[in-house]
Amino acid sequence: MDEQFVVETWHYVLAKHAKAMCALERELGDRHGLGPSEFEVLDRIVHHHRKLRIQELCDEVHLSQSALSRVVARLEKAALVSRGVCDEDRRGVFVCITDEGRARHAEALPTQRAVLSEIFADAPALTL
Amino acid sequence: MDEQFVVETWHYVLAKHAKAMCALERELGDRHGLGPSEFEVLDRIVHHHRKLRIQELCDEVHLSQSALSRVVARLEKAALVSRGVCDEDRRGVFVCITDEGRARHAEALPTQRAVLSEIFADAPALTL
DNA sequence: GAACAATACATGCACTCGCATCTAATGCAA
DNA sequence: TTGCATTAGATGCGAGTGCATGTATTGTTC
Repeated sequence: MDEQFVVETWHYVLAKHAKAMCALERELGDRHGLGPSEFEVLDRIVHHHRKLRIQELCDEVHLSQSALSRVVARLEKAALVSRGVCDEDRRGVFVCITDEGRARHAEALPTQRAVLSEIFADAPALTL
Repeated sequence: MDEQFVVETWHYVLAKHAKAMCALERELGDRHGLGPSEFEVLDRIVHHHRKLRIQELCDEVHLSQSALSRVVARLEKAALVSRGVCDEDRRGVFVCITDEGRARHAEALPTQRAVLSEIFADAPALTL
């Protein structure tokens, strides 16, 4: 494995991540009152079209379980999602997006896309 | 610009960043008592072979000025760098790496490389 | 069924971060 | 020189994060 290449890739990831996170924090925050984590969680829920267990969300967003728990708490306080106990396993918690949450997400999505398009405009064609 | 591609790239960056950061925090922390930011700053200084102004470092690491100021403070407390006033501009501060800092960096470098190689082993060939 | 490990989520805590602000030094204009 | 805007870096503060732990529920083993 070419070490030089690995380090370059890492620097690329670091730079894009920092730039995008910073811009998302600013744009999503100022225009829609959402942090990147809040948006990410809403986005994941919207794309599933169903109730999700907190644990399922944990696999998809890059947050610790505790951080996710607090993001959901903030979203609930803002009335963008609601939490409900899971009947099959009463330890579990379902997270449902509310109409207001769906609306907020729909409103924020173009902002996120705009920011990302801007930042990854010159992105090299990753062969994923 | 293909929106799908942009979003995929973003997800790729998010995933690699989270994985690498997490692993670096663990490995560098446990084995060498360094956080990712501390290592990054040492690494930048080593690669310049000279005194650096804090401001110059600020351009190279992805940290706010205040965060960098504190990282340097921590490194100084650990005796890995030393701060000295800049004679041409007495507002400025030079950061010098100490012998101990250089040694610690040399010791941590293989760990960092190993972590990155592991994580970017399957990295697509970015055409940077 | 009782005791105990395991799991799902919440929470206390320490830490790092960015923003706003502060202090000190510099530059520039009147 | 004096006065004021600017710049370098430090610091108070609030917010978000991960780790360790707490609480409640479930599964398992005897």
